[in-house]
Amino acid sequence: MPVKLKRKPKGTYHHPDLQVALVEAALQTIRKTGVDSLTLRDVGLRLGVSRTALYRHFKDKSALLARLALEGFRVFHQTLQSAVDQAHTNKKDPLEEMGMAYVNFAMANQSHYKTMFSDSICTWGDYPDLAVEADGAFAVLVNTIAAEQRAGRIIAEDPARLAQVIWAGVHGLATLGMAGHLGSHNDIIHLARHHCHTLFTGLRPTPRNTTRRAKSTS
Amino acid sequence: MPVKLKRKPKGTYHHPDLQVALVEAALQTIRKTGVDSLTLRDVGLRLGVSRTALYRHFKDKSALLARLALEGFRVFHQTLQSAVDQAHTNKKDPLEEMGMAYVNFAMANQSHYKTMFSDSICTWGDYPDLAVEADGAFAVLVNTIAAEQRAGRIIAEDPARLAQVIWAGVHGLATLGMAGHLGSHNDIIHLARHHCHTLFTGLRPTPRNTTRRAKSTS
DNA sequence: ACCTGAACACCGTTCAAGT
DNA sequence: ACCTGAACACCGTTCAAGT
Repeated sequence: MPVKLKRKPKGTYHHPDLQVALVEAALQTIRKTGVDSLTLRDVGLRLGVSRTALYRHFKDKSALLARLALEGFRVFHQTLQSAVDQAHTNKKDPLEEMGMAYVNFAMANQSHYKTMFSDSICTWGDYPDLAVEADGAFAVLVNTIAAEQRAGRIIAEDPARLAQVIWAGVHGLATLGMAGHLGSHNDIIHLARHHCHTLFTGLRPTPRNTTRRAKSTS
Repeated sequence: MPVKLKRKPKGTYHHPDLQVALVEAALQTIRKTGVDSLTLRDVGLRLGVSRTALYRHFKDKSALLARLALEGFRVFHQTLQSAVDQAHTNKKDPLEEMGMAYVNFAMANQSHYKTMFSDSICTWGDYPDLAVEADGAFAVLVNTIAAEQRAGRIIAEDPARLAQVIWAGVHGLATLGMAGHLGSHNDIIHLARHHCHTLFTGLRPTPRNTTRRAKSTS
């Protein structure tokens, strides 16, 4: 008389590919209850599998989180690129559209975005493919800046450096917005537009930009 | 009238003022090993006190963290204000100096800054005095913006809104910098200067700024 | 009123053992 | 090769009991 088993068809593995199933289950969990409440026991239970089965596919919990982050950067990459493309066909400012896409992605995928920048995996050096994927997303920003420079719409400085300047802005909007410090979702959207607009105004090539120093004039 | 209050036999297991001692010990711990590794057992052990003694003075661990955050906002407030004051006496741009002070504070007190914006206490509404203290620090930025507007050096828009725009930038620089994504400490400083400079250039009143406005909120 | 120590319900991780 | 179940060393928190 066997006790009632959960789900174990054919006496074989519950999932053909447990690795991707674990990632899928973890994604659902963090989307529903947040990253901080993600437990290995929970993802195991959700798949009808032991809570230690995960260790056959991932070194530890951090490795699982790094994998989630990697997947996040992949779709993030796509999202940013398609925003640039659409801006091009719609005759809109590519950088501004990308900035808005950035903030919108973070707000729509808060747990995933937090995972991508989580402290527990922030040393991207420990996860080489994660670093590669993150660099790929960052490259969209750098390339767009370079293109805008060629078109003469952005001041000619190191594109990677300008990319970091812009990145800081949208990342700040995203994190403060997620923390609820910038008001409603609608407030955040308008604020992001405002921030991007201000930043890109300051980056437009004009003699005044190059003459101004730290101390104020007038 | 010397000495008041004498109700505890000195030299026993009773601590003179355990409440502040707990805060002090917790601060040392997070500064040394980071917020995530802060355990109530550890702070108790450090004071030679039971690990549950804390519950006589704080509702739970979140309340302790909120208290740490509150203290953080207090000195943060002071830091920002004195940066503005020094800029005034030294004829420098107050907003830019404040922005630099912001990023420098975060980099020099990483664990404390992270605690101040920790997800576990991000709903400042649960801790009213924390919200008050945070608003106090934010007010320094708003007031400085208003002063700059009166001097005609900043575009005339809602100061609170402009403050959020600037806040997002420096917060993004701080968090990305702490995560190690912006290079060395020196790189971050220069990047922050760059970001602030760009932002404030975009905020200077000039007809050009109004030609490309984002749709206004109403 | 303040603090303790045991107890409880969690957690990530390891490991010998099963299939 | 893949997975299990017990075990281990941690957590935060509660509670009856001590002073």
